[in-house]
Amino acid sequence: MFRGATKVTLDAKGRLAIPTRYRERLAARCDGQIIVTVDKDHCLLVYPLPDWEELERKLVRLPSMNKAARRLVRIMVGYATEVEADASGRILVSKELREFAGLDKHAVLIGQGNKFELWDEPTWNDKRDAWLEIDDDDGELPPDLESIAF
Amino acid sequence: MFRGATKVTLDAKGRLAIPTRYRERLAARCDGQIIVTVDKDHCLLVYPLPDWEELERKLVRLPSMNKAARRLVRIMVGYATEVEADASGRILVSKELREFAGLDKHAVLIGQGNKFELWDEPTWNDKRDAWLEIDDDDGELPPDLESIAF
DNA sequence: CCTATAGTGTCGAAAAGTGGAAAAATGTGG
DNA sequence: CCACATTTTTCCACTTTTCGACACTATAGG
Repeated sequence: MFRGATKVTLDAKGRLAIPTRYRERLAARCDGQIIVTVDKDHCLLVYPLPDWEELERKLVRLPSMNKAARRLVRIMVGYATEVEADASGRILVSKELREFAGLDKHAVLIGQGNKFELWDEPTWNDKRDAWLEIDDDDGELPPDLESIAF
Repeated sequence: MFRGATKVTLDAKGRLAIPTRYRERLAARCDGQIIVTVDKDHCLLVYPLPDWEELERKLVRLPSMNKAARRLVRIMVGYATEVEADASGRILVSKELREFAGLDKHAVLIGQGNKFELWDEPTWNDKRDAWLEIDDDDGELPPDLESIAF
């Protein structure tokens, strides 16, 4: 399980140093083989290769007649880029992916279980504050969520 | 599995350099023999020859009394063009195909499993953003999709 | 305060992309 | 049917980018 938020910087070439505390786990899980793709919310998703492949298998099995499913697969597989960590533990985030997520220098890497989310830092701060403002009592929460005690 | 998005440029003659990371896989699969055809969404589809032939066999077996099937076959087979990569890994996209997809200089090559999609870059950006804007909570999601955890 | 380790940037070699020129092929008109 | 013009294709050379290695800086821990 990957957890926690880390501020990271992208250098001029778009290279991102994976925080040290994740490296050993990542190496054990995927030997530095990583997939970076995009998310609907305009951030990037960083998967160990085996976890991505499992997700990809599910995605391509979705009914191809369904438009929502087709759109999702087209974009997620379409942007999924295989990268490998270099000798000093950095991965190269391609220009296409950086543009999609509006990444320049300052970014935030958010642990999310089997993957990471990578956000442009100002964008993340704004979205996070907006989400915290929303009063969920007005909306419809799934019953499973209501029953959880924090 | 072909994945990932790459910006590519077409030169004045309509030649397209296949990104290097795909070349080896492509050479192994089809020895540089490639079929380019058109898609309903006004992009081009790039298939390794064996994969195209498999699809073509399925297409021509479709019931010829069915109008939708006839239309599809007529267009897809009608535009299917065999091309071969030159010494520096470039394929020539014919004027007819470029016109169909509105391609000029800047294009995007999107990996989609056994094939690629080739889009005019501004068109791709617009369509992609439009697809992402759609809030799928309103629509009809297949049950399979709802159960997938990203 | 010093040392070790993570993080960041720079440099050079190699490869990939791009454009142009020459050669071949095709088409057209006399 | 031949000569010329135009298009197409192949080949080569130059430019740009990318990748890998290394070195320096900053930071944290002892």
